[in-house]
Amino acid sequence: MSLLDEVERLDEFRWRIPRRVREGMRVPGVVFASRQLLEQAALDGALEQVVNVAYLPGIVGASLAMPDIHWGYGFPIGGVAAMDRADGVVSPGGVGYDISCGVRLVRSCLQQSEVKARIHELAQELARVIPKGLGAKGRLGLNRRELEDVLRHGAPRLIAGGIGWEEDLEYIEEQGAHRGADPGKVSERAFERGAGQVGTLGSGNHFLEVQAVQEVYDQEAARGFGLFEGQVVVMIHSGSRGLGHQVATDYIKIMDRVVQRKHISLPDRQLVCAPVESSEGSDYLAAMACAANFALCNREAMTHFARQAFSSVFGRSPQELGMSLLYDVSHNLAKPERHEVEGRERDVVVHRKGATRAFAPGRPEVPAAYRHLGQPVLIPGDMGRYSFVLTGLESGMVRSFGSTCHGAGRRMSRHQAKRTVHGEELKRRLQEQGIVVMAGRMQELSEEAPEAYKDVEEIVEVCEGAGLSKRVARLKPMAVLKG
DNA sequence: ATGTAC
Repeated sequence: MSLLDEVERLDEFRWRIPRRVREGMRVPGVVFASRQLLEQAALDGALEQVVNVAYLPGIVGASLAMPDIHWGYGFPIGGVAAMDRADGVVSPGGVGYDISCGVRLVRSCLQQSEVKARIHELAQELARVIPKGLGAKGRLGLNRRELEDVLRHGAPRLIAGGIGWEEDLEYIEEQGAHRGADPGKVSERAFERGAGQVGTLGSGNHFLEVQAVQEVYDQEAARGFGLFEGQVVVMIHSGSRGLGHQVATDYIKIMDRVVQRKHISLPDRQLVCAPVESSEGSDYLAAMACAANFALCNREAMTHFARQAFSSVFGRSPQELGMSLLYDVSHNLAKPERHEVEGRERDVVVHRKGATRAFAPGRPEVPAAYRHLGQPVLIPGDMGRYSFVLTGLESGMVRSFGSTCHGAGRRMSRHQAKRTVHGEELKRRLQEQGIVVMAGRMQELSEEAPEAYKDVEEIVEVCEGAGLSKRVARLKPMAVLKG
């Protein structure tokens, strides 16, 4: 019998995989999805991965999956799992290779019509100052000592050196600095790969877009977030580049040995983990925090260059252009948090892999200016359609440890997209729709074609229906920078 | 996602 046949429908957008389907599950699985999205998740093996995660020591509540779930390394992408801090494990596969990949949104006071007239020039200038693509080198040229400082102290250190604004910090998750970051736990190889990559976009689904606010769903929240229809904003989606990738690689190897030594039984070797309280577990969290700080600095540095690009094109200072940071949030992290589980407060490590923190109104982690509205959630879509700004909800705190989706999710493999979509033709097609594309390689562009992705609005609607997050605004691309 | 294997 297929796993899909054993899934129980809780309501229109929530499905449970009961513990009894596989011996050894410590908690049930819960998937937030429409029936159609659930069936897609079953096809690529991601549902099996939800089940596998439920075996992990110390997992509490349920092994969760968001509507954009798909197959990933060990854990599904779109998975959320909370492990007890005292007797649970931390797993690098539950974070993913791109540690602290995330999204930020920068406002402007410019109108769509003003920017449209200069969009080619703006896109060219952005592409000139922001390196993109695999192996791209940045313009900052941090030395070993400076990189170490950045890993330990995060965005405040970069800002102290004149890159970024002091006021940005309030609007970055963890105020721009992840606690417990220890560069001593990061390998020399990771240092080597990360050196020179601060301020670079990367490749794949990473992008920088100039967007316009196309539709507002919640006027009060949009006003509170400083958004209005027709406004031009900048969205940056990027991660920790080679440094985070190396940290993940290093600790997967280290934990593979831990699992063997401690005889931890796992349904999939890719779920390698170590007790949160063990030296390997805490070392990983300390190195992960460094990679997360790197990712925050990377996005902060690109924001700095984007502000300069706007300034040189529009002949006004970034301050005059109102280029303040709305928010920066990651969708690949494991974080120590306190949550109510089955009526009891528990200290847990919440693994979010392709899932975004979406805290409810009133939570102290939400910036004071937004606290009555809930945490801003930034959901990137595909380059031809739209992206979303959402806000966290109280119901999501209990149902998903304050988490929601992270994006559209593929409907075509890279290979399939490459075969069916012609890069140059796609670029022309987008250009006709008023979207300027600056792409490093045409092959990459076809892999990222809009038709290769699901409609992100469908994903976001499920999250709203499941009570995890609520729509605030929809953003339409005007110019796209792609690796 | 990623100096797409050491």
